[in-house]
Amino acid sequence: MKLTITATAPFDFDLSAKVFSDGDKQIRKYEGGYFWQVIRVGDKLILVSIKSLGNVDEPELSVEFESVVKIPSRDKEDIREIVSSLFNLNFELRPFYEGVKEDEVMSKLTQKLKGLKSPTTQTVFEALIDSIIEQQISLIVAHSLENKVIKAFGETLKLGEEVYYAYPTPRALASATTGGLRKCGLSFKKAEYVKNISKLILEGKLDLDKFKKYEDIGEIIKELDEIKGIGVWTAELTLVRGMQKLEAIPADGLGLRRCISHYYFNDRKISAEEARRTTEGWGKWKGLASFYLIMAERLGIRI
DNA sequence: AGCCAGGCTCTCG
DNA sequence: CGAGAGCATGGC
Repeated sequence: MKLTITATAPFDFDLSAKVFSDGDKQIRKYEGGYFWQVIRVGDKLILVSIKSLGNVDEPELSVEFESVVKIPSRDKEDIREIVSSLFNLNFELRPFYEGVKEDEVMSKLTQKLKGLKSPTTQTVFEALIDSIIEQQISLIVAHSLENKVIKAFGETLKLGEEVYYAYPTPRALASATTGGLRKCGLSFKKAEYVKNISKLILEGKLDLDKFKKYEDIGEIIKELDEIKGIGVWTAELTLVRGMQKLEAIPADGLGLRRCISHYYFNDRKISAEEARRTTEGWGKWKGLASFYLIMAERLGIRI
């Protein structure tokens, strides 16, 4: 089955989906113009496969979806909603572009990366767990560990010969053994964090979704920071990736500082203070601006 | 081969 | 308090 979705312009699907080009085919991948992943709709697992029909200024997407069970047509609206939030389709980029106009470097990057929108995970839980796994280790290593966790604990969707994995639920990770998580390459401590946080959610002691409604991101960071295994960096990354709170920023992260040094300081080694001053210049667009910076580096954009 | 990579917590002085 | 150790794997 199939549906069509329009997005708020400007939106560059190819550019935005490129984040997933080195993904795992059984989990989430962008290849040959198609992006696909399993989403959860109610208690059903559905594979969605998305391609672009339009262009940057008149963006339109075609979404094909299938499952092992019949998908009632009333699920269509949910699918539309979920896909829309995965790519942040209704987000208005223009105020951001307007807001960073005075910053010469960022302004040039927004022109080169026009239509790039930051993706969001289907659940806040997924963003949080991935952020914990990514603590301290390189992204390449982290992604390999994340994929192992997903394949070990995620539900499968079998379509013909192909097998796809959905992100594990809090229940699945709460009942995982630390040994099982360690087999995925997590350190003993990270395995404990992941398991304990999943347990808190399962027991109703931690409600991640309520944070979406918070106006004050400082309050969210404070509450998350109190949980064992979550520091400010992890909380901020979770806000950006899982809740589209694009004013948050993993400011003191090493990766971002390296990008700032590259684009703003001619690769000179910079202090945390210099990095912070640059991010302050982005005002309320810190999270999105840092996403642009990181993507620019990854794509080898020169200005 | 060894060192480092987008941190966090715990321990010690 | 602040500094320092330990953690895990993959790439260079």
